[in-house]
Amino acid sequence: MNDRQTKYQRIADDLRSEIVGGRLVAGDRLPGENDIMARYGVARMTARQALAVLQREGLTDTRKGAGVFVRASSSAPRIRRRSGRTAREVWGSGKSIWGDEVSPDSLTVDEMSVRQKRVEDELVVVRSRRYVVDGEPVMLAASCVSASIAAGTAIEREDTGPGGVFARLADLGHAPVRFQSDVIARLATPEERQRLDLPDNAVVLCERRASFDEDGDLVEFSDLVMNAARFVLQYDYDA
Amino acid sequence: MNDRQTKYQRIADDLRSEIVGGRLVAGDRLPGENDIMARYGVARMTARQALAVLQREGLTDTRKGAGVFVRASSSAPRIRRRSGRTAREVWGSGKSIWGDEVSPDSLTVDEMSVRQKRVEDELVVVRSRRYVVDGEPVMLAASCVSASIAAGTAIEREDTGPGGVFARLADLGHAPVRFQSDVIARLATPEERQRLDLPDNAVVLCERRASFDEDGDLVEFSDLVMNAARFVLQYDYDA
DNA sequence: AAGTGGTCTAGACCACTGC
DNA sequence: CAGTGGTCTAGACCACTTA
Repeated sequence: MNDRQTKYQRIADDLRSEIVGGRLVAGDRLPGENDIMARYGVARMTARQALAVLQREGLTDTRKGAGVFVRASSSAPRIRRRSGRTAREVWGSGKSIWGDEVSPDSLTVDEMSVRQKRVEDELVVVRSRRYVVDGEPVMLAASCVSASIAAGTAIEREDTGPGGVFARLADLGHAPVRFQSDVIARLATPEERQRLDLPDNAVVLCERRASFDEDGDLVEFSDLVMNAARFVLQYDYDA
Repeated sequence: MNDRQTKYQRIADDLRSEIVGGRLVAGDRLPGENDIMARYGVARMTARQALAVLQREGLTDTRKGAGVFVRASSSAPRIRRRSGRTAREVWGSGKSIWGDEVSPDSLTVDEMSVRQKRVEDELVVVRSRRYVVDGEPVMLAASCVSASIAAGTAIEREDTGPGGVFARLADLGHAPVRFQSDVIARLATPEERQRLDLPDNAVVLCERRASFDEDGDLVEFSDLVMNAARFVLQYDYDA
């Protein structure tokens, strides 16, 4: 009985197999601390340790006073976000830059704000958005365009029309033709976890993209924070 | 005394400020469970909870039977890995594709193996490497070239000469000119944590890069796993 | 051999949730 | 209101590391 494995690991394994085996599905309630104490004949702290294992693995959600529940399974397909050669056809044709496995229609803007802000002595229009897929928030985006370009144009409106900001920049003679993306990844901050509804150990992909027009001038600048579990970033580029 | 904060949070805050304040530096020993129990007059489990907070934040390393130690500060600068327009100058001139803030010399290969492997009815040469910076492992890489191209060339040798595999492919008339990179991020697996010496909640950046020559044929394929704390990926591309 | 962290017990009080 | 998870205590035994 008292083999290599610890008690809490064995209990955690039991519960995990209930989840991955599909006997418990998203939203279902798991046995709580008291249940585990009774079923396995262990002390409270041991039951808590078992539940902590699943919590760290991102499998469960615990709500104080309510119980422990199975988290929404993140087996959803990743959203392929294309940059480079393949991308222009998309926004050039009036479609959104997003979407592939996930259709453009299902990736929508949930919250949106447009404001002006002074950044290093330059006035910029900042468009902040939250994107959702099937009601699940997946990305926070902030897009900045110099007010000297954007002032009084559709870029300052919440709805920028077909093709989005890039198409409007093209209309204004500032079509983006060259890009530089910097990508890092890290654990989500508490604020990001809250806004993207992420578990404790969630990972985010952060992309900082600068867009340049034909003259080599910076015309747009984006800051993206994505739920790493839901994205694959694809870049096409030349030597 | 017994305000909003919990005891373990207050203790964790104390210890954290010792670390971020620089009074404890990488490798130093923290007060252990027994020390904390005595100093703060708390029970063992409370001391453990405080230490667990720092552990989750990646600030400490606990070694069973030895103690709790400050982790090597990850304030080391990120390695900027460039892809796209800026990259060709680098490998074209005989330098490595890597390096920026970190000089190319300090990013070196630590472990290396070359072997042939059959992948979907095609024989490929697989070059597996581990890269280190200042003795710290930062990346695992596997590079594949079809044996029909690489057989009998320097690509099968451990030392491929100046410019590396890309320069040798160019010598053979298969200079890579177009690339497609897929990037995801996730928590490191236990094996990756071991090979890259990473803490529990460590994040890795995974890049899958396909390289095509002038004729549009796939000539090389790379699988990279990077310590996300040490890298920023930079892509230059056109619309 | 002494000290360390890892596991475990059997209690307790609290704040919060749901009915 | 009863039940839940969050915090906390005061013990215990173990495996492991270090000297």
